[in-house]
Amino acid sequence: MDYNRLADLLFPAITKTPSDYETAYPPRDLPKGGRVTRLAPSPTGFIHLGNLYGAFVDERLASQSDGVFYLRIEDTDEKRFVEGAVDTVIGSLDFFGITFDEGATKEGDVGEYGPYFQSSRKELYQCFVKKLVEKGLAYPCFLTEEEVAEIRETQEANKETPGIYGKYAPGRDLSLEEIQKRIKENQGYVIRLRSGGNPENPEEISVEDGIRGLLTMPENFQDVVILKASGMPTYHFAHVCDDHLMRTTHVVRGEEWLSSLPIHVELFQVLDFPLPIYCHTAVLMKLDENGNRRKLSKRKDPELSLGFYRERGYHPTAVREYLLTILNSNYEEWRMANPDLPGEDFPFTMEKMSTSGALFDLNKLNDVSKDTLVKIPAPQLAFFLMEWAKIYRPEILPALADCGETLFAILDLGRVGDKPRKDFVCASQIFDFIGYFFDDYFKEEDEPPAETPTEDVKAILTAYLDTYDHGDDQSQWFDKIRTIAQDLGYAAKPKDYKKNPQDYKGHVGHVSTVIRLALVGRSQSPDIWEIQQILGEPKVRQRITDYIKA
RNA sequence: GGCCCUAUGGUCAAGCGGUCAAGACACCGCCCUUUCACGGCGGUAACCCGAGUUCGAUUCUCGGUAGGGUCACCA
Repeated sequence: MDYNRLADLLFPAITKTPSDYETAYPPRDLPKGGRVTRLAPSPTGFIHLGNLYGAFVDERLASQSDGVFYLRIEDTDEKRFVEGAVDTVIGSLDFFGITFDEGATKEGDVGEYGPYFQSSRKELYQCFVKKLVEKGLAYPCFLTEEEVAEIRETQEANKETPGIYGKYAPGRDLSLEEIQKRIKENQGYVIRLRSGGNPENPEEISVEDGIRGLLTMPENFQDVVILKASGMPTYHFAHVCDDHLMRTTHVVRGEEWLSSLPIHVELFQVLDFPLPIYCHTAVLMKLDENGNRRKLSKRKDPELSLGFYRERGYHPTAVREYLLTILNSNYEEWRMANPDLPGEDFPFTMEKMSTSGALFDLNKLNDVSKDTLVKIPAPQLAFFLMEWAKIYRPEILPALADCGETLFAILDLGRVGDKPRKDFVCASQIFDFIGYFFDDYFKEEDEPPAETPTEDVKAILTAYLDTYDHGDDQSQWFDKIRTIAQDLGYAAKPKDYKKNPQDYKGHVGHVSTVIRLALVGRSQSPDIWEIQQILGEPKVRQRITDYIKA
């Protein structure tokens, strides 16, 4: 077989050679140790928490080493294209603080190693396929879908490994004439790799994974498709060409790719490209109804979608912090030692990455989020809240805007000092939490305590209203409440009540709970006196009066 | 089913031949306290099973078991 003639027959239009591309995309000029990573999503535009997780690793690796992190769009499957996807991808990543140094953007390609859309690289892939054909390492295969299915059935019946390989690869033995004839008849075909692997007794190959250490698996022996009938490459082939020519040093991807690693290893080999360092991350898991772990699925698990966090109003920094804690086991320790340093200062290492799938833990995210939000100054938090409301709760925007700067005071209630409250988790919850400051959202949620019957409730509030002086300082104010409590038969100090419960109806805590209820509608809140200062005297009197009536 | 990955408390996890097996979240109790929150103190709770190597295995090897992934002209 004259492979050169076959190559020309198959790719008459390809005139460039691999070395042309090698010259066009020379090794990058980077500081020593500079890492080149990439995110390579398909253009469905759907970016989920798992993608974000991986993108963090990419971004950290590149940015910590003064390397390059770029975005490549894997759009070799025409069916997967979604309009505006690139925008969406960049936008959602940007929201969480992930930016690219290079690659696809809404305005087009930025960088010297493009194009960054695989659909624009067709000729390049074909050039390398042609090279393989010339070397007898790839061949056209005319098998129809049905024929492939038949082969598979036979193999399954014989309990053999399914696939096109060895004796099950009729395309391997086609003569040039036969191929010419079929092409003339317009028979569709794909190009397959002529694998050098031994189907009978595959050799072991070993790859050093950046996260998992030494990986051992059987070599590939499948004649995988490298060029589809459309002339587009498959993922496997595009990955190998692109990551080589774009000079990627670290390929970070989910562990679901582990099983196709042997294919990629062989492809790198036959193409004569050096192998990048593969870093296979663990998949994010979730507990299902039966208590089993399972991969988070985008259909069933809303928390996988990045939109979930944005809708609820989780702060991007909080999500970053959470991701960092599950990404590197020593992050929490570092964070405790360095509470005020930006997360970027943390020395991220692949070695500290977990190899087993972490269960997504909303509890933990909430906790991390509380710690994160408590460090954000009120003006910034207010801005964040407004920005969130603009998109997800526009109806509350006027109320928020009316506050002006008192919103800062509201947000800082009990949040200042060395033992700040950590009430805030996410924007939606913040608004619920502070809702009582807004008449339209003030609602009575809790009932008075059992210690205070209705007539006492009225008595307490009437007395409160009578003695109320907005100018009282905190201790004057509370002394008055003590007096009211005592007058009505409640203990002035909870301890007295605990010692002799039979002597009292309850204690001052129960009395102040009634006041709290009238003011904020809930039995739990930050300091009432401070709340009153923000509410202002008219509103305080109004709410107490209303409660007495009701 | 083949191949591969994984296996320490409910969850995330330190550990890398000898530890009373860290820590964080959650949970429970106590303290602080006018409620809650914050904070402090304390508590419940774990090395999947079986061989082997070894004076000694959570740690190394093998075999099970369990969970996960993957077996496309999708990525």
